[in-house]
Amino acid sequence: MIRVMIADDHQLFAEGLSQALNSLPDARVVGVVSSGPALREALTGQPAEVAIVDIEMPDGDGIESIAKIGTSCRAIVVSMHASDDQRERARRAGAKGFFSKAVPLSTLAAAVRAVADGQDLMGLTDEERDELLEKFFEAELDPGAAALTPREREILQHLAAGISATDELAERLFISQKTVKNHLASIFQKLAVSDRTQAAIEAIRLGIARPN
Amino acid sequence: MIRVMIADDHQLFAEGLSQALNSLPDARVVGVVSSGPALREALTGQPAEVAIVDIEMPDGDGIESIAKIGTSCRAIVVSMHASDDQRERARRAGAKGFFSKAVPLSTLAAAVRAVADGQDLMGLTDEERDELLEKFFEAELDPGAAALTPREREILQHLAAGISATDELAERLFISQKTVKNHLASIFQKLAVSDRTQAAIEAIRLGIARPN
DNA sequence: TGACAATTGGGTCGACGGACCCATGAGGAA
DNA sequence: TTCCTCATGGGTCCGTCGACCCAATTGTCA
Repeated sequence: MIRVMIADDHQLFAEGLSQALNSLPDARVVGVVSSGPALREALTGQPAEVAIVDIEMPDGDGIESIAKIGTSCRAIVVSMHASDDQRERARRAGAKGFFSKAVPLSTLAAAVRAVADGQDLMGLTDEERDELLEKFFEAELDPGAAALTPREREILQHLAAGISATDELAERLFISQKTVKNHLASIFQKLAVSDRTQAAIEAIRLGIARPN
Repeated sequence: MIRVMIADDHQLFAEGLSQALNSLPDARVVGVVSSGPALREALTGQPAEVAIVDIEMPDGDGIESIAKIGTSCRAIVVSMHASDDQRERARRAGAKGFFSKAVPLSTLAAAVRAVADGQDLMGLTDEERDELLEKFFEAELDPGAAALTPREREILQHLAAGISATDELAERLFISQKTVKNHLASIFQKLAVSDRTQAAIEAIRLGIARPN
């Protein structure tokens, strides 16, 4: 699990990004602050592997604080109006990544994973960076979840969508009720749960299925 | 359920906001687009009660498109650098709300509910607006969910946390297994579900409980 | 006071869920 | 070819779950 701290004075952005990152199965936002100094303070009380920092903040902008948080937490800088000048300043401050807020969430998620893995995205061209990020687009699932077969995932998705009865599951999947029970038994073992309720919750938590 | 369309060229912001609004029990983001023209086009194929529009977009900014989407969908304008000039332009275009991206999510959520309810937030002072929004801070829950008793909510929270067996629930709540089953039966009826798996999913969807 | 909701608990009963055993055919890997 | 996984399915069995009936206590509100 990658612990992420967000520093951005635009609360709407910060809270939205927090929700989005929390929906990833392998990341958890442990703090949201709205200034550089607050970021440093928050990191003393709550360790995090990655900090996502807005470069444009009042009250001492993000860049200064990045240089001060040291090596315990790696920083990814995001900017509304990304410029070469900003990128250079972020690089000198020790940031490991630099992104415009116009990038898709999946790119930032991949960057978070890459940076948490120890990669430095700053010295790369855009092409090199995107190539490197490709390896990080998929979340590393729990050992149990990773072992799920496609059919088992499918059943979990139906389960998390509210199709909980054996006969209904069998109907939608065009298989016998017995096969549904066999798949479920296998799922229970792999996810280390004991019934469909817990399996559905785990599926949602792991990002295999969405509640809606 | 309030259907919301988001128009913002900053994908990171749009996707984050989408996630955040979807986590509300009474709103559903039905589309995310990145330009004014795309917003108009999306609304023809997918109706929505509220559109959240960034005023600063390339390719014809948000204001122009607001005037053209008509009365079927009410617009709330959000801006990175909110100015009086922008506010005035938004008002003239027919927007029902205007917010800086620095406001907390709860404020925007309240604004979405207020605007969906037919309120116009543009002609108000900040004080009048905040007073009006207070009435909309809490989501209007489904009729069934609203009728849940505190004890029933408590059971749902345990259920969504993975405590699914009757004996375990009874143990944690210090009541007999029979009482647990009675409460569950009542919950099933109120939420219109037929077993604990569906109840747990509904609880998560309605925001009564969190999966973690 | 009287009515109602919430919480607690009882009993019964049929149906369903989950644990255990098993087999077969398809497909990929060594 | 042999081995393994995946998906399919069978059967049995016990425990649990959910539906139905019910009652006592407490507290609130008209």
